[in-house]
Amino acid sequence: MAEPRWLDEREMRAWNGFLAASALVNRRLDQQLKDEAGLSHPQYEILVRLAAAPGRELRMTELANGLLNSKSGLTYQVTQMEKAGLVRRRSCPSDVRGVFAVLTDAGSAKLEEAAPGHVAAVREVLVDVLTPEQLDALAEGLGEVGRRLRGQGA
Amino acid sequence: MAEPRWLDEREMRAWNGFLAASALVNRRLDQQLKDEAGLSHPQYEILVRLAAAPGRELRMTELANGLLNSKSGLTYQVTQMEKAGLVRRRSCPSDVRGVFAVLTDAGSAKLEEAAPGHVAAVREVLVDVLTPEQLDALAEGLGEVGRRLRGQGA
DNA sequence: AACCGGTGATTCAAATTCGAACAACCCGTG
DNA sequence: CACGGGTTGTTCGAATTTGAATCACCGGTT
Repeated sequence: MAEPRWLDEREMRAWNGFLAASALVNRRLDQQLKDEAGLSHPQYEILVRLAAAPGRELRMTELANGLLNSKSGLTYQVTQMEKAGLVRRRSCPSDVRGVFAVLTDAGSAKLEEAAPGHVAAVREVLVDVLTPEQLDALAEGLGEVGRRLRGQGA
Repeated sequence: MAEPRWLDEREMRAWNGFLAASALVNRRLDQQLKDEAGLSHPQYEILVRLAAAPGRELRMTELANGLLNSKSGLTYQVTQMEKAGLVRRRSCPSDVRGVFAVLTDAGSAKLEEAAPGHVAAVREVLVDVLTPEQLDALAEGLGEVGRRLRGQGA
């Protein structure tokens, strides 16, 4: 542990690039969503996941595990979105503790309104900047990174 | 704008992978740094940049532009780190408004203490997970992504 | 020398985040 | 049926982030 393997030139460039791109892309998309649709990036993610879920509803824990923040963070965001009418809470019949977050029609409409601009922004800042080979490398490499972190963390 | 080019399978995988990895890696490293060295990730970044700067000092604005948060966010972090003795403020002789953030000996020592564990974590979650080809693709692809966002944003 | 647009850093309030603590509840076991 | 460990979602307080507003100042112009 006293003398670790430092990062060589190539590794350093990859790491710095990842770090910078991560911060810049996230900030840019946050801003784009807020300007065009009045949504934060976390909120947009919630809408996407609910829209893709069967019955357009998910348990709070599933939603939080998907990819977000902590459970308490989700509680906060869902409360905000409920005030805005984008989602609704429904208690689970088979488990009194359980709560479903349900996508409302307004939430669905908001998503359809926001999606085109968001996709265009994703293309502009990331997807259309990369070559097909780089896209594959990202998908495979970072896919594996994500899988490991999910596995360990759980 | 009505019907944009949606993401195809490959693009979607790359995008989702990037998004997930970005969130998971950042969270993991934040935690690792906090546990092992009592530093937040932004604070660690500040130490690194100051250590690499000539004279171990940088103007606040340069530091903020480097890659971080907003200027006000930097003011906050530098204040915290100053309380902890890791950095010191020095006013610029040629411009009364200007402020240098200077790395102290304690800050330098803290960085040397934290770096090995941090590098090991970076290897574990990202660098050692990727093949050399994937590392190159990351460096080139995301490097370009970062360059464009910096250029536009400025 | 007074003026003026622009710059550097801080302050402020508001929003968001997290982790720990909490209360209520599920279920398999004795 | 009562018990105890593990789950579920929320609440709470503390830390952090952001953008707008602010204050003080630089430098070139008149």
